[in-house]
Amino acid sequence: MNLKELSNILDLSQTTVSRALNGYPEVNEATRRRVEKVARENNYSPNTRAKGLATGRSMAIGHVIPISTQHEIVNPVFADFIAGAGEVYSRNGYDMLLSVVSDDDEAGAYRTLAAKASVDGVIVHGPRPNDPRIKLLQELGLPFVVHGRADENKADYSWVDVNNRRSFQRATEFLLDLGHRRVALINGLESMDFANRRRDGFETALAARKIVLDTDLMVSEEMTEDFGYRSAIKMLKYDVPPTAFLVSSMITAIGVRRAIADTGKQMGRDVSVVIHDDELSYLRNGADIPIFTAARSSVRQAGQICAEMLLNIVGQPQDSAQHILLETELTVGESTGPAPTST
Amino acid sequence: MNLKELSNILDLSQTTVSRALNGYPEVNEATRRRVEKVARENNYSPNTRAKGLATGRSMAIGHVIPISTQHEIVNPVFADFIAGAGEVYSRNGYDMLLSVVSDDDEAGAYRTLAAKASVDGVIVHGPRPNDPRIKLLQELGLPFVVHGRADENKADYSWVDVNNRRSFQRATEFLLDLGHRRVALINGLESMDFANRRRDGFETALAARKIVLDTDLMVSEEMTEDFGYRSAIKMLKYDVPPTAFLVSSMITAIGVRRAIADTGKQMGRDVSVVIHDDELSYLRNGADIPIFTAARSSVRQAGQICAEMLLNIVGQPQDSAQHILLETELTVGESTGPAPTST
DNA sequence: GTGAAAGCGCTAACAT
DNA sequence: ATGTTAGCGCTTTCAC
Repeated sequence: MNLKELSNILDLSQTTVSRALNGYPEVNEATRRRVEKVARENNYSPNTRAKGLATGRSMAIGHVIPISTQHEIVNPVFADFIAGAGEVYSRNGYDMLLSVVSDDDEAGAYRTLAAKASVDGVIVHGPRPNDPRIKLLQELGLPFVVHGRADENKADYSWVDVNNRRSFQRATEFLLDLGHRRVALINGLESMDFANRRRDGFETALAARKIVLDTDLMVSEEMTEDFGYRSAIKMLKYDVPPTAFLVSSMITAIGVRRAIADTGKQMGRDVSVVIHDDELSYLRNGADIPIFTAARSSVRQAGQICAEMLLNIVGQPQDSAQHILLETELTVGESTGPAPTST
Repeated sequence: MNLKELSNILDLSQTTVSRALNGYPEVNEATRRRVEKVARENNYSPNTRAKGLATGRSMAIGHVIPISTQHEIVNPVFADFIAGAGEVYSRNGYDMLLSVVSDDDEAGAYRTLAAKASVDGVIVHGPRPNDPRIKLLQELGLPFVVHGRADENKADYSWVDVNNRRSFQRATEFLLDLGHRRVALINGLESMDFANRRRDGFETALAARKIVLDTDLMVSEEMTEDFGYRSAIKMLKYDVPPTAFLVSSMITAIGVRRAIADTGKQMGRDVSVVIHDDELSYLRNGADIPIFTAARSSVRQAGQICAEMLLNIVGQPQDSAQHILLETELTVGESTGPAPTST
């Protein structure tokens, strides 16, 4: 069913039908109701491409998903982020276009997206300082919102980020409050902005308690499960091993959990610290080794916020950039009681 | 840069330029080379929507991702599947359209996709017996490939599936070979086709060894982490607890691992049984409790195969359905040695 | 081998 | 309040 057929049935011009369906004020209310009714009965939806061609807008938002050329990893954070964003898109009649590309060709993907005019805007994930993608998108004139943050001081574009620094500071403080003195940080690649901020929060918390930083307890790499396993195994063999772990990703944390189990230690019940793009979940059991592990809950919210922001920009182009900093919630469950055995 | 501008630069008609770029045989080779060169220099890509409108094809494939209304779960399997499929799409110049909808409105999503003609085909995930979506898509005339299988005997459509039954049968045999006699099955919802097949394989393996089925060691629910945790905790408290777990999903397995750790048991090194849409990874340490846990590796391959199959169908509509059954690989790592303590 | 013109399904000026 | 017409950027007859 297309517009022509529909307007024939209705014995009206395509124009009137189109206007009625798109809520133009000049059409007679009775006519509009009649049009809407018949359209519904005939299950009419305007052809996306025709509409897009006529309006110059695609009603689609692009997400470029880089696949690491080195690991077989797809960041599972994407799944939840996309779920959140996707919800917002559908609600607003937008489509979501996913471009899966090898991570050495992200730029090409954006260029293509712009040249083929297949999307009205894009979301940029995991920005690095002076990220070339941002410059490229500005040149291409493709509207975008950044999920994460870099160059915040001079950012002439919109971003949404969580307060990573505060999150990790508070998580660390929480562990210190429980009596831990040797807390390990298993962090992401420090070329990523968020990993830097997290380390900063960690160090700040330790410094405030006058605890000397032990660099043997700090590692930073691409966040694979294996990385978590290797790092934790190594640290647990120290003469004075860590009594708690702060881990930057859920996947990596699984590795840490395995390491703890393998070395015959125990893990236990959960306590959560929710941050936007990870949920830290604190595991302890009796007096054994707790770890903060990243999970997948509130990423979704970040997806929603990014999407709303972008649709807003795409809808009525803004001249000023907006920045949203999501604060974290520290949700502490029941098993916060006893202090660790070792100190 | 659009066709008109490009053809002006070249001092050719739009027709010739279009033909040159689309590989029509009648254009002069010299002309073609010149056109291609200038097009490249000017970074020309045909406008997706205009091309689609003219050809009647959208060069896009849709994936409908249902978000559970009950749990906050996004099946992480999607992430990997989509990575695999996405790769194939890009390679063939197709876009991937994601529709995130609440799981009580999948039908609506397909209807809309068809009515708006926004995609050339779709992939259907997790079919149930007599799945209404399949009938709907056939009515709508929207080409599709099913990932998973139901109604296989009378399936007049194409599907790609793994041999779930065999996988679980072999995984069970593997555990039995190690000396286990009480193996627990933590399975997915049995309204899902694959969960049925998995249970079947499990039961077959036990029956072959004349081991009496203990229904207290078999549970089946939506595959959340919490479900794994609760089930395992409960079973580990039995007078004669299971000595091994066979778990149907990676997420659920995380819960099982936690439960094992919480009850003071040990887990250990990995051994893998690879099945297409999960990777079973067998954990054991010394003589302690092994679990088979689903991970995320070869789902990607399934995504690729589904995508290739669909593009094939979309490219030159077939009249006969194809069925692909992926066999599993049993990859057993190093720590297969000792038998368990308890029997 | 190349070009002119029609048309894909829709929206948006421009009438009336 | 409704209709006529042009045009979005491309492909595809049909002529030459």
